Amino acid sequence: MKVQDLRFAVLATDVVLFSLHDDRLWVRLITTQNTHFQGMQALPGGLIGPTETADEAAKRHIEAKTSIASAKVHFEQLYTFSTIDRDPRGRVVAVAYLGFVPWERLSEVERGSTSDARWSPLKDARGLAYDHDEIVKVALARLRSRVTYTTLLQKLLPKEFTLTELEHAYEAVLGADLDKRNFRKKILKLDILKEVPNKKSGGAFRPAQLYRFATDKVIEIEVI
Amino acid sequence: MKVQDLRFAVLATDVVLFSLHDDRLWVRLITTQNTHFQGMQALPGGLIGPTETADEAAKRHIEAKTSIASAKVHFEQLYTFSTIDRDPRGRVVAVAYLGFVPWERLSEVERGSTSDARWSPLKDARGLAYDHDEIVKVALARLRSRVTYTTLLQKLLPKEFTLTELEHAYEAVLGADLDKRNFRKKILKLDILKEVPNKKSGGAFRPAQLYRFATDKVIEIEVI
DNA sequence: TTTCATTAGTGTATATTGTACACAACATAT
DNA sequence: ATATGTTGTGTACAATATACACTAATGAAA
Repeated sequence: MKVQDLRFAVLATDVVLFSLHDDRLWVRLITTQNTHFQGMQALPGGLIGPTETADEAAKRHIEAKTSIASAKVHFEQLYTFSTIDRDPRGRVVAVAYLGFVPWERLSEVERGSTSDARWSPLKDARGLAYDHDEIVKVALARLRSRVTYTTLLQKLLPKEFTLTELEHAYEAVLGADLDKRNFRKKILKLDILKEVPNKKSGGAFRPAQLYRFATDKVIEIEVI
Repeated sequence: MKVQDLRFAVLATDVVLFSLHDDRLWVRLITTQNTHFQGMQALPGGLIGPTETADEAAKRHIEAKTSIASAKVHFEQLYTFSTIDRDPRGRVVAVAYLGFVPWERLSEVERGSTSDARWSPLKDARGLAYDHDEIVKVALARLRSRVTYTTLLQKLLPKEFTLTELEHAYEAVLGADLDKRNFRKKILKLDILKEVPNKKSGGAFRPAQLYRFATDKVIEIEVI
């Protein structure tokens, strides 16, 4: 299909799929087939079909392009990019999405690389095709902002986690160090976590109490 | 033009244009020409052309449909609505925008009504055509949220204003009463306002000091 | 079985910020 | 000069934020 043929814009979606692992943020990148950006890395995405919503298209393309089950991913609409010449093939307007998936929920295959798709540390995700550098920049800004006043971070963490893991997650996303004792006082006082009976023993040291979020819903609450 | 003819979606924009007046929020509404919603009220908007961005289309339609100079309006992208059957004429995806204009900047004509457009108190803006009730709902939620952690409210106020006017603006948007002395202490400590030399005398009582925002830019800062 | 290494878990003192609350100052109109 | 109505201000108390260091628990190794 040639996008120039269309009367108005072609609608597409691009997804900035985040995961958290090894105290760093990672993004899922693909190798673009577009001849204008031969072999370059890009965000997964594709056209929005005539009978699907933007959300549905985002989910569909994540499955098709990155081999990651969309049911494991939490999606949020990010921004719609409509610069005229953002795609050299013609007018393409992209409804960009944020996606969040806990590394622990990924299978071995989903964690790995194929010739087409791979996880990349966010810091190395530069020089992307199209305007995808810009989209990633907006995505990170949104993530950082939302993490401070919502419980969005739960979508990057496994069901059960220790307070140290939670603290490290905030530190990785915000790029800042937090005080251990003050962090614990604050996060526990918010009453958004529940202690679970289990403990996590990771080696030759005191095992840590496990917690989970009281609700699956991302709620608005001043966190950090 | 028949939108059904298009291969994929037709792209449109809808604008929730807010103003603040008489201690209430107002929205600019038009009378829709769509036969499916004969004579109903709707948000101003229209198609995004092949050679304009969504932002440009939003500005263009505000001028064309509501007779308000778009240069006076501060625009922010709100959300992209892509439900399949949101428009009975066919598949139309709408990039919705927030617009903010200070009532004081409006001319007599812009404040008034025509057969096609009018200002409506936000509370009365219900029963709109299409999914516009939903869009207005999302718009108000976004406005309320952003007002607490940004200086967005400056875009609904005249250049110079008294602290009482600023307080009333917050009260109108948030739908809550604020303590006069605590509000003043807090807002002045943020260092986002500048005293101007003038005072505003409104009658047989002590005139009020005028202030303006230190910068035109909307910045992120915990306000209320 | 003792010691070592490593992470988990906790408290307190001080500074800062939030909250509740009432009256004098100022300009104008009469 | 006095009545009117809005502006502008301070203080005491409560709550929250910040800075900071040691003990507890486990498993591994000696």
